[in-house]
Amino acid sequence: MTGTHRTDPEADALELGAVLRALADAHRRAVMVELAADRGDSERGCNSFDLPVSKQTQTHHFRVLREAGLIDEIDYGNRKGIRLRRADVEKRFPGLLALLEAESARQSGRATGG
Amino acid sequence: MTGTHRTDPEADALELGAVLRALADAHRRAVMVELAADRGDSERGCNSFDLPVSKQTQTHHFRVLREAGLIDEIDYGNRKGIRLRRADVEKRFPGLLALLEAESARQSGRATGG
DNA sequence: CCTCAGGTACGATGCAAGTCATACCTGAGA
DNA sequence: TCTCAGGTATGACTTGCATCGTACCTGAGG
Repeated sequence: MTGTHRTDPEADALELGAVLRALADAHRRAVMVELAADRGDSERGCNSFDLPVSKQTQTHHFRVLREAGLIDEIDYGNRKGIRLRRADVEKRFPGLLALLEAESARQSGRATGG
Repeated sequence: MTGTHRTDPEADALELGAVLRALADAHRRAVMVELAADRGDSERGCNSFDLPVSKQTQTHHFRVLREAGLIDEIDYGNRKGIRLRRADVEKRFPGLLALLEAESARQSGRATGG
């Protein structure tokens, strides 16, 4: 079973406004920071992010990220997979993922470096 | 008269969340796109952006941009000046202004290229 | 069939934020 | 002094959005 890949806007059709609105929320940004930091772009489970919100709210957040064009959602019927659209995002907004990746490093640095 | 430069957060203290929230609004983003596109970083007047909102709302938006650390506000008492904090923003979020500049080019392209 | 876990759809709620009206301040110029 | 234009402070209104409760769907396993 490969699952049904669900991708909303084409690579060129990504809108900066929608992307920035999506990234304005701390929970969604946390998801994107994790995804950007994983250079392997492995598929992630929805509950692998430990978001401190209900599953309905998680559905909402992942939907916003997908509609902004930042992630793919792979539907297995029972389960769901999340994958970063690294190539498309990098093509349309070069440097954006680097900013998120830098934020990941900064968070790690704070945790250990005081 | 040099005016009173008002700068809120230090360069290293800029928060990604505040910046993205500031850029999430279309009006504020329009201002930042214009500022990023002007490589001369000339000082701008507040009403040089033709924002379709009242002056009170403009005061609000410029305040948000300043508190996010994206611009300086120069107070002449009577008048006010706006200037992009290009060096600080570029240091803390390298590539961010390039994204906004690209958006400016894209808008121009749409206007002429159909 | 059933149960169970993960996910979605719809509706309601509460808070944050954009917007404007009123009133007031500031400096330039008559 | 007065007038005028630009800007700010406060309060009220309205919209947007994050959140959750209820109900329902889906596939796995008993």
